[in-house]
Amino acid sequence: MRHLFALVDCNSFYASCEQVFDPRLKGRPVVVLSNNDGCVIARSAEAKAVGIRMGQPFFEQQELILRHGVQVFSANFTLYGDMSNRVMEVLRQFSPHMEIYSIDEAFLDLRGFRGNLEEYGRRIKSTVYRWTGIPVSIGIGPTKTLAKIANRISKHHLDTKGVFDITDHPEIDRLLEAVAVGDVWGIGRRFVKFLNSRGVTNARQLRDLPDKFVKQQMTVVGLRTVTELRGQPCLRLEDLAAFKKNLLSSRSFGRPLTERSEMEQAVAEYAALSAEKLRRQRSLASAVSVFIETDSFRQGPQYGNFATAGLAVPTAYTPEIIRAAEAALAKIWLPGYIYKKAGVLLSQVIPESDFQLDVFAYDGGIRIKRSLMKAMDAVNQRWGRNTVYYAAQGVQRPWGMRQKRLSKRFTTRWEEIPTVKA
DNA sequence: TCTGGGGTCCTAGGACCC
DNA sequence: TCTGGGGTCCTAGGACCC
Repeated sequence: MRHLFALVDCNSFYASCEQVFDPRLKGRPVVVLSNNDGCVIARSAEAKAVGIRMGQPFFEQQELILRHGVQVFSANFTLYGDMSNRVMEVLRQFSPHMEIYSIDEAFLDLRGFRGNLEEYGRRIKSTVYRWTGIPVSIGIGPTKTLAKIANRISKHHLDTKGVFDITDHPEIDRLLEAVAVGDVWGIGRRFVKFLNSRGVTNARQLRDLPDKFVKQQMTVVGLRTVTELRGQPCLRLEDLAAFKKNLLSSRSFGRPLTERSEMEQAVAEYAALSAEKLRRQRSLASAVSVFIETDSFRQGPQYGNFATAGLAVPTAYTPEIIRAAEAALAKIWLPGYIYKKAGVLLSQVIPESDFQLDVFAYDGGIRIKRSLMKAMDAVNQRWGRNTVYYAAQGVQRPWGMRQKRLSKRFTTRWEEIPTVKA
C-alpha cells in the first residue's frame, strides 16, 4: 500500500502554551526565552510580525520588545512538556500509528485512509484546538520530507486554513520551486552554501539533481532527502520512542563561577539530572563525561575541556554517577578561570533488562539502591523537582538559572492551578 | 624500486534536527 | 548586565587482527 504521512506541528508552540492560560495574551505579541533568559526561542505570530528574530539574544531586541509591548516569558518546560502530552494524546485518536518527532511535532500514518484527506486534517486541527487550546498546522504527503514541505505551505498560505495535502498535486513543480533549498528538511547551512554555489536554490532543482552527484557530495543522507522529494519514501514512521544512547544535561550558569566547590555542586546537580533521565528510560550507563567552559562572548583567558570516567558496573544510582562525575571533573579542573557552563554526558547506555544479576551472587546492594532511587523519583515527581536531593548538589546554588519571567505550572501543580473568579 | 588484502571496532568530527 | 539545551546519524581514519 502506498505511504501517506501527515505532519502535525503546533504553531509557535511555547508561545501558544502561555496564551492558553492567559487569554489576554491572545492576539498580542508574545515571546519565550531560553534558559537564563538568554535568547528568544519562540514567538507568537504577532511577535514575528513586528520583527522579533528567532534565536537572537533577548537584550539585543529589548528596544523592539518595549516599543511593541511584547509579552516576555522565561521558558517553562514543565508546562510545555505537559501540554505536549495532551496534544499527543488527542492526535493518537486519529491514527493507529504515530511518531512523536519532537515536543511540538508528530507524524501520523494515514495509509489506507479513504475519503477527503484535507477534510480529515481539518477535523484533527479543530479537535486539538478545542481540547487543548493549541493551534496546529498539518501537512500531508507521500513521504515525510514532502509532508514537512506541505506543512510549511499550510503555515504560509492562509487560504489552506492550516491544512495542505501535496500528494499528487498537479502543480508540484511550481510548489517546490517556491521552497528555498535551505527550507527542505535535512538541508542545513553548509549544504545551502554548497548547493547555492552550484546554482541550486530551490527544492525543485534539488529534487532533479542526478543521484551520483548527490551521493558523492552529500552522502547517503542527502540522497535520501532527494529521493523523498521525488515521492519515494526512504524514512519510515518510528512508532516506538527511541532509546537514547547518550544523555546530556548541561546548562549555562546564572552567574559565572570561579570556585571549585561551586563547580563541584553544579556538576553534581547535572549528574543527578542525567541519572534521573537514565532511570526514566529504564537504563544504565557505564561512562560519565564532564565538560566545563569559560564564556567565549567575554574578553579574557578562555579554557574548555572534557574528560570521561568509567564505571566498573553499569549503574543508574545517583551517588555513583555523581562520584564518577567528580572524578572526571578532577581531571580537567583548572583554577583561575571564570567558568560559564558545564555539562554531564552519560554514555554506553544499555537497557536495564540487558544487565541481569546472578541470582546467587552478592548483588552489591543493587536492590536497595534501586528502591531508594525509585522512592526519590516518586517524591520528586509528586512534590516537584529536587524536593529531595543530594547534599553534593549544594543548597544555595548561587549559580542557578535566571528565570525572571516564569509563568506558573498551571497543569502540574495543584497550588498553581488557574482559578476563575465569578 | 618495492612496500598484500581483507575485515572489525573505535573515535573524532561534521552535518543536521527541534 | 544580558548570547539555550539536547539529541541523531554518517564518514574517515587509525588500531588491530588474520
